[in-house]
Amino acid sequence: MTGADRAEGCLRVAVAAPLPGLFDYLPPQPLPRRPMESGVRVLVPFGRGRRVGMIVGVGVQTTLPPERLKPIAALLDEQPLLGAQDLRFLLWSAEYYRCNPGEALFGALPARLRRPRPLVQTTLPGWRLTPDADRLRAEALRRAPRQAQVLALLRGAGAAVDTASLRARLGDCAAALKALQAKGLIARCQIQSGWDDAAGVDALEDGAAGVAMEAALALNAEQQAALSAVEEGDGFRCFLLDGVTGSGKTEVYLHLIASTLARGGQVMVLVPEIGLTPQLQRRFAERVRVPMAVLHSSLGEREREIAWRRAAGGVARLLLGTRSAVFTPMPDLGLIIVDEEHDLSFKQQDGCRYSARDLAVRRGQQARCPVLLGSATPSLETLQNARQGRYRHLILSRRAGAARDPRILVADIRAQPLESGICHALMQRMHVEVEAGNQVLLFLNRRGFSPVLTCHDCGWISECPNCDARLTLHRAHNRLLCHHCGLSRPLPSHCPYCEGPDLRPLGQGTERVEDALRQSFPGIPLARIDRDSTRRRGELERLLAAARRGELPILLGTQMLAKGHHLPGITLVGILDLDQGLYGSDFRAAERMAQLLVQVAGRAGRAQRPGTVLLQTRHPRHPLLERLLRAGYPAFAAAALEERRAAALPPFSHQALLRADSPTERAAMDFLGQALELARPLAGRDIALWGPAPAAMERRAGRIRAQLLAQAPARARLQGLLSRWLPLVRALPAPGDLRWGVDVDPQEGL
DNA sequence: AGCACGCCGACT
DNA sequence: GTCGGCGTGCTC
Repeated sequence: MTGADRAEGCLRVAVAAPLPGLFDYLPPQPLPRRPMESGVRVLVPFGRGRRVGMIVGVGVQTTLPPERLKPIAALLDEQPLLGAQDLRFLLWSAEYYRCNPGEALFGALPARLRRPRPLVQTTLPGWRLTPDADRLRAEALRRAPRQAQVLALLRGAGAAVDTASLRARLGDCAAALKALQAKGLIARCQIQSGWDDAAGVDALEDGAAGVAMEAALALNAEQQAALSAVEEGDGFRCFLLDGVTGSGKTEVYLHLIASTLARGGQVMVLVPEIGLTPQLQRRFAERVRVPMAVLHSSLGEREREIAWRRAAGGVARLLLGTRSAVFTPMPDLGLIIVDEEHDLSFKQQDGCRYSARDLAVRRGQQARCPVLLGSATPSLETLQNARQGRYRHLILSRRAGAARDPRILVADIRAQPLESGICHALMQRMHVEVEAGNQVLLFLNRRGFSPVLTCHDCGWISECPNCDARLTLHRAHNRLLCHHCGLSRPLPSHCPYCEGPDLRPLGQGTERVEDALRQSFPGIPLARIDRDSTRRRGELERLLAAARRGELPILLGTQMLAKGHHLPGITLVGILDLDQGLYGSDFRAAERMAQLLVQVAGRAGRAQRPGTVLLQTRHPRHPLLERLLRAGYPAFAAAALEERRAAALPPFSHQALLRADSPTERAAMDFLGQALELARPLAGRDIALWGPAPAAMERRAGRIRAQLLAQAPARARLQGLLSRWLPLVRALPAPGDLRWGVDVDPQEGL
């Protein structure tokens, strides 16, 4: 190789490491026969060792002196894993959310491909018959029964059979295979193992086999109008499908999915949580018979890679996934749906803190396809986009079928005795409904037995030594647990402070309410649905299925129960405690509370039976609560938006949070103090800087957390500040145990 | 993230 | 006199 061979320029590589910037390399030596392409993984010398990287630029001009350039050690892929569009999208995301390009890029790949491994083997070694075998006389193998068996099996299969299957059916037949091969009757071959065939609906179809395809339901006028609005457009357009619970949003999705698939497009559907996937997956599989792929966090690495590649290769036409699925390459993307768009789970809360909902909109823009954001309780951000005409607002105001809106009753629990957190009125109604054979759902957003344990003698309370939080009593394990750092300690028998024996659980968690309900409703089947009771895989699905079959008259649960599950038999919803939401410090607390209340209330009366919601509160006159109950979510949201406008809060401004944590308060505050000084001269009059201030839970997992907020009137101003400011922050001296990061468009801790 | 280089206390 | 602590800075 001479220098002239390198004249084509350098290769720009993103490395799989949390490092800022991209790195330039010389082409590998010797030059590979195939031209090098972006999207191909490479192995590169890095520091002392080697790392996986991905080519993001070919023939680039480097600013580095030649002596520092090293050649790429090896190409890892035959074909690019990511196309030009995908790279553009991923690098744009990294820039917008201020994370490192390599981190963003490899974060989008299935974990297996972040390591220098080849793609999973998609073919299996096997055997096929040769033409000679057809001409073989019947009695030729009379004295070789094993060989005859093998030959018969291959003939019966009518196709090649992989070696593992042969062994499974005939036992060890290696000698027979060898003999047959020597006679020229069979030959080795490679067999497609099925990831790229049309058998995509896989596991689901086992149970559903033979079931006739579910017929498309007739749409009502509003649904039809929504459908036409999306279908008549061409190219990118963002829609807010704003439909009350039970108004048939999913039916609109299904029609749109079917028409997109019919036009040859791929469809991406994003959902907030795994809990929602099996139900939706089944519904999709019953309606559209196309290869489908599902991506969520509890998939194995191999499964994940196969699902990802089926979507990326254009084999799977419908992709259903949680937030990270927004990065999956889809060559024919023709529609993106984000269901429950208001849900916080779409925002990644560590590492690269992206919002999958916002990225979905960007992705649709790049792919020139419609994006549909669906919710019964749209986020104020999305509503404001709709008001400004940036998104088209499609409203489904009527509950489909005979379902009627639930009646909401408020129980003032200030002056009445509660029976394990349940007031008398609610208890009575529960008895009435259960005796009538109806279902009741109780909502309490607090798992465990009681949120705190106290000593009656000295007033000691169970606090976490690592966090600014109380230890929750979990009776099931007889332990005190910290829900924030995971600390777990045995339940003390005496007060650790005064040795007093009288320790009392204070307040209600789901476990305690469950105990109380079992006493009040002896013999009545009851399910508690929270993270503790559904830890086992498939348990949530099992409980929900039993609930749908009407086998569980009483359901008790946390947040998990609030989301999208269709439970037609429920006639009474009891909300035990929502008051934490009314006085949260976060400016979005009220919005979250309203969304939760409406979502939970939406569980009542979805079928023919009318539903009742009973809300227990100590603040029945709270203005936000009153407005929400009197005028509904749209009016609540309109008023909340006006408040945001007056206070210049998002969506009327844009925020970025610089977070830092360290074992000492001093280090975190000092670092942010210096960062603030760097920002001051860069921020014009229009950018406000707040802090540094302690975070909402200042001490967590033994670290002190603080933050600095930048707020700008426009996205571009904020991005402009970040691109000049963050390089300076990166250069600040900081102790090794200090961690810091940026959160663009933060959703929590404000 | 690793992993070096580089300046100050307890050991052969 | 050396071994080693982890503070700071670089990796094409």
